[in-house]
Amino acid sequence: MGRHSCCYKQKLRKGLWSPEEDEKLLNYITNHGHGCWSSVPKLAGLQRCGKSCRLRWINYLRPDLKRGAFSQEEEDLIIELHAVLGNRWSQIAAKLPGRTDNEIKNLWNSCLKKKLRQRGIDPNTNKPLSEVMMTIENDMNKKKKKEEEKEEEEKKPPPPTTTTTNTGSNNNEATTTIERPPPSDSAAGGYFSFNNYQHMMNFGPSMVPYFPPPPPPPNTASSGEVVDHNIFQSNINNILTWEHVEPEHQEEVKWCEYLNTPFLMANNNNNNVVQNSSSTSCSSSTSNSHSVMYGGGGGEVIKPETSFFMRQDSSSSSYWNQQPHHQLFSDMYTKDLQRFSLAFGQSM
DNA sequence: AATTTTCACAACCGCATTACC
DNA sequence: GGGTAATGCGGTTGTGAAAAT
Repeated sequence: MGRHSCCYKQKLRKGLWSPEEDEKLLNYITNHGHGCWSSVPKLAGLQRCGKSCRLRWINYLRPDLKRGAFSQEEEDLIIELHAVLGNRWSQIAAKLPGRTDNEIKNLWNSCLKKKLRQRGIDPNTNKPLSEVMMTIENDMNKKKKKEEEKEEEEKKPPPPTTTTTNTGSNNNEATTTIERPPPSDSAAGGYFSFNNYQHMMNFGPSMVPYFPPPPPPPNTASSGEVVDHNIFQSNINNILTWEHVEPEHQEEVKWCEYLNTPFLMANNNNNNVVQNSSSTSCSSSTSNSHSVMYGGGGGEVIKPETSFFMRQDSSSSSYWNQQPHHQLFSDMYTKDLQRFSLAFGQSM
């Protein structure tokens, strides 16, 4: 148990391996074998931890590695094996001589998942996407029914309102109360209650089955400031986040990945940045280049004038671009609805 | 041409398991 | 049997090149 002891040592190099380092490691292992990995870096004259040396050898320097692109036969075999073994990459790699588990995992996350989806197959279950969606809907309906029964038993009146209080710096802002409309299965009244879309937007099935109407183009003053505060307020307040999703629902919420639209809120004031783990998996292993977040300052209520849109810049990945919320919110929202329509054939 | 976005893949991290004392 | 080191594994992140805008 515990971590590798060498990991605690200071001044060890990290990051990409230089050709010189590769040569040292290759020479050492060729001449002496690796033996105990924790002693390899010292004996080979490397400022690396043993774990890093092992990984470099296994994934890159080993002489029996096959180089180049995967053949169609290899891809087909991986898909077949994955259907049986799941994410047991090392076991899959054992069936493909010269290929590493890391290589196969990367191929799966960057290419094969996408290919399967294009063929209408869910890469996680290997079932047709339509079938999986039916299952999710059924589960959600069951859950919803169960909760309704429970609620009735407890004779607990459903919460008719959501009250949010602005505790932020803008003390002129009054307490805002938003009336929540009753659940509906139609889009009547401008409210979308389609269950799956709740998932797309990081709602769980037990969340209030309500979705606010898409915002109209922001009314902007000549200064460019959003003046239609209330519309934004109601929309923003009713988007819940990953942290609100109960653990048993999180798997379902991963349907986000099919639309590649993590759509999250963050409250800057609490430093409570929410990141959807599914968003990273959906963008394969390619960092968080697709991640978008909404952030805001000013306390409990995220106000348009103090909110900002953040998009991680994948090329430098160390900072977030921040742009005024109102410039992008409406556009993003509309795009999500369009993607949803395409995915589910629902007219929005 | 410059900038941004996407993509592939190398490498790291943390946890689980195994080996050893 | 318990503690610790070593190893293995899978998920995640970082990096740089290519493609798109």
